[in-house]
Amino acid sequence: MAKLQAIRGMNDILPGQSQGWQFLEGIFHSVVRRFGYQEIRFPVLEQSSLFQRSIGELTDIVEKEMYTFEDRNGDKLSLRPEGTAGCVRAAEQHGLLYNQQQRLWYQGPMFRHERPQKGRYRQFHQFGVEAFGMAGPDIDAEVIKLSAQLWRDLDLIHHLTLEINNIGTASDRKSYSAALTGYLKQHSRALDDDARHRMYSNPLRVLDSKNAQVQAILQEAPVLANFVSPQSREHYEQLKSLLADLDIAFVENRHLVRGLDYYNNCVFEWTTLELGAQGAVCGGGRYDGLVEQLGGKATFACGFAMGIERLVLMLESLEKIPHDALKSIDVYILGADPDDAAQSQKLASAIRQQYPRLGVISHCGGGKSKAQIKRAYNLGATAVITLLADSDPACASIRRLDQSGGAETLEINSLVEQLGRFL
RNA sequence: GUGACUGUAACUCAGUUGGUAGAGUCCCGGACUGUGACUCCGGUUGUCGUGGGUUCGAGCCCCAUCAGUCACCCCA
Repeated sequence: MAKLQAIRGMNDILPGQSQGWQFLEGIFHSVVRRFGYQEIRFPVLEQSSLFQRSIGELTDIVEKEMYTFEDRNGDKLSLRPEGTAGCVRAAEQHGLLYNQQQRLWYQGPMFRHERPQKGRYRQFHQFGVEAFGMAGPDIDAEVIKLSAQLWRDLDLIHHLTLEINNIGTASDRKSYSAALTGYLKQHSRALDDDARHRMYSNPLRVLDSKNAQVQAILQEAPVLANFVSPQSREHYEQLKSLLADLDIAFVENRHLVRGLDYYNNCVFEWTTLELGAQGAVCGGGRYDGLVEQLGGKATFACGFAMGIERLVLMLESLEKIPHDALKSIDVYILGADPDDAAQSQKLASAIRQQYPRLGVISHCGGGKSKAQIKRAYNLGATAVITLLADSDPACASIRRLDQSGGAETLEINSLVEQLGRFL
């Protein structure tokens, strides 16, 4: 039988890495809690049409990156490539959006069939936040502030830059697109194939071309900001002033566009220089048209999603995962004599009962005490306990694994009582 | 989807012009140390990613395939 291996671009997260994930998840949970957001969970699999209608038929995600297949009933299904569509579907289906405000968050795996690369995988994970029923710009600012709070708590704030832009309403973009296509047509001989193709299918995406020649031509191109309606512009100006009031630094990027069609007005992206080519760590914005587009009542909405793998990568390379998070246990009970097994397990139980936050391992299997102590040390234990055979009443010695202090022998009951002294 | 590079013990790697594999770490045992971390001695570990081909003979050459890395592209 051939060696079993994971599907390309789908990673196993092993002990040693999972601590970083848990640290990140813990902070995320704490932040959404402090902002009053509630968790929503929805399926990994949806009707393909949900994503086609929300993300957009002509986007790369839908055109060539979705995992799509027919199930046994012949229904066309897709693994979710992002969270917003499913979140809106679930919220709408259960009436959460009808004349209501909602602050929701989710977390989980997403799937995109791309060529794997650093910070880019076929199964990847996102945290996301979606706020419904609020016209903004105060809610826009809140959502951005929530993300900024995360960076602060993770100590990543100095490694991230907030970029914002106003992409106007769908109809603003429509008239702008027409103007842009008209301009690009005049210069089509100087464009690359990619841009020539896109100037018709999705002209806005030509804006973030990395081709220097294309960028040069864009210098003289019509500017989206000039096509944006006064209301959008007003909204955007208010958001900028709110961000300033909240001490959130940002840069305006006139070429920032989103790869998903449902966004409108204010969009933003947090980027880093730490991850090579995959600099975007978190992206989001408003999508006031999406709920209606999916068959609901027109509903204001905004949110963001962030890539967990990318954040974990940053935390690892910048060594931001606290030492405590890497410890897996606190106390290791050495097992010298097989006859002590029951007593060792009982002692472990007593400690776990009385100190619910401590991790305790009672040694199983043979091995020299020297090797056991080494194992305890490598697991991050603070103290080791040795049961003393033939003592009456039952006694054990305990000592810290760092160099402070020697072993101390105590009766077992008082050892449990006084354990705190040694940790 | 395109390109470049890579794939040898659990880990990091070496392997010279093709002649059926080595080092360090880890692990195990022992010495020393007032029970891990330093030092010394000894020991285990591999279908050399997979499948074909060339050859008397391939880890080293050729083809295919799978996977990884980085970049393009795209995005989180």
